[in-house]
Amino acid sequence: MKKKTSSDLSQMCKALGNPIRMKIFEHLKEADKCICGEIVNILPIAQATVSQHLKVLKTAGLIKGAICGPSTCYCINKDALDEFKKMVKEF
Amino acid sequence: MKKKTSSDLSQMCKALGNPIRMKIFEHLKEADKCICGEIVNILPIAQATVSQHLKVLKTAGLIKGAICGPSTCYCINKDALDEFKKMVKEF
DNA sequence: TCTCTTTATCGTAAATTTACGATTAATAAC
DNA sequence: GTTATTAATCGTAAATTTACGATAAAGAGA
Repeated sequence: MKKKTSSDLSQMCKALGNPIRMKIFEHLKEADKCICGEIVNILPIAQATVSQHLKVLKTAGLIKGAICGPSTCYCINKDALDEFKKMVKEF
Repeated sequence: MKKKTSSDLSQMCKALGNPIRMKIFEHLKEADKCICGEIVNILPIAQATVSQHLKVLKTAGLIKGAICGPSTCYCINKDALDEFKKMVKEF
């Protein structure tokens, strides 16, 4: 894994700096893993928007998505979360 | 001090989720304290924009500003930083 | 007082983000 | 095959953010 920089930290912060994405991440953290549709159900926003937010979290490296039949199964990227915590700790 | 919520964490993340603001905060952390003009000098952006970013950091509670003669002296809010670290640790 | 310095705020343009419905793509079930 | 389900992507509108120059406000020093 590539060494993370202050810029990576900023990007992760930005991804979590949106209340909807924070909720998604927290749900994923508690649910261990779940499909996109489940997230759509617990949030008051459209499916397209949820997909967009998931993409942002994925691009930031914070979550992983695996195609699973017709649906996509998302889970947090534990390594990235640990790295995030480590960076903030040393911040 | 009021109990911080997941929403406060999101707001702090958002404030640090901009590379310029991240730089400002890091500078303030190392410099202990400095006036606005010094920050303007080390960044490639206009004074008005720096002032705007400082306001965002201040609103998020991450920094404090004290009027000091004709200038304003900024410093990090150590309590808020500690609280931020604590929240991320327990995240 | 007048002038200079410093920084906040105003007004605004451009870029980005957020949100949506519609559509597409891909699999599952029949 | 057809149909239903699920999620990504497209196109786009609205909101927000970021940036700037100009101006205002407030203190320092002559």
